[in-house]
Amino acid sequence: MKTAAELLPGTLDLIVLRTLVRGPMHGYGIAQRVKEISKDVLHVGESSLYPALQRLLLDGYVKAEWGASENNRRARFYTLTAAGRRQLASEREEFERIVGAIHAVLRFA
Amino acid sequence: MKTAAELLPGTLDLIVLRTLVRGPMHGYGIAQRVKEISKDVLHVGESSLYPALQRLLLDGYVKAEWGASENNRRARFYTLTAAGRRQLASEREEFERIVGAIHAVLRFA
DNA sequence: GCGTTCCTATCGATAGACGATGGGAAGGAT
DNA sequence: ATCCTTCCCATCGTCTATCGATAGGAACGC
Repeated sequence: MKTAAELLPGTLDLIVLRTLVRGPMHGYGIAQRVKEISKDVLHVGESSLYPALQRLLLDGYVKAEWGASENNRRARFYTLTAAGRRQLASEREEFERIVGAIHAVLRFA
Repeated sequence: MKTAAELLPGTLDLIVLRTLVRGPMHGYGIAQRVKEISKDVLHVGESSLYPALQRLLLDGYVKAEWGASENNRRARFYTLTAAGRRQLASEREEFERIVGAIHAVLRFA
């Protein structure tokens, strides 16, 4: 089973960013949600996710604060920043551009 | 400018395989063709392409033989094998599966 | 002869994802 | 009380693939 970004690295940030549009979430929740929405096709492993979140923090695309989860566990909630939204739009566009180009090749090459 | 597989590694083999469906081509030609068909969005660098071709050779997905190019240069022509066609079908399917899942996330997440 | 296009190929550095691993707290079951 | 499962965070080392730089040679037009 290919895990999400094993086939398409570089899309992890995009996916994480997009997932946060609905509101703040903790890492574990992000992983669950992606798995659910993609109907088990995309698996965001924790060892891929946390480094990605660190990256996004460093780049200022998300901010984080500690709190309590729905299940009353200690959890770190990540929130999209304004810069994060811009980055999301940009990455999304780029993604479609590339995928479109690949589809063109798959059709006509 | 993001180059093709810089955003989407793992797709290089797929692209190369697909390009060879039309018939045998040499490496340089493959690079040109992809660039052309993708309207300059996908750049298959030579330092990415030749290793990829070596991989495909080793895996038996293509075979190669030396010959003369259209311009009368010494060139190595790569041809898709039966296994290569199967691999292409498989990779294509997988690609669509993943892209579909990502699109689902981009819509609903 | 000289530059340009064509064509092949390798090397070292880099980046990103993954599996394995470790830890800890909450809550229910026995 | 203790155990087990689920939840939640995080890092480390490995691995794989791409990339930029680099190298070289043959054909052709000028």
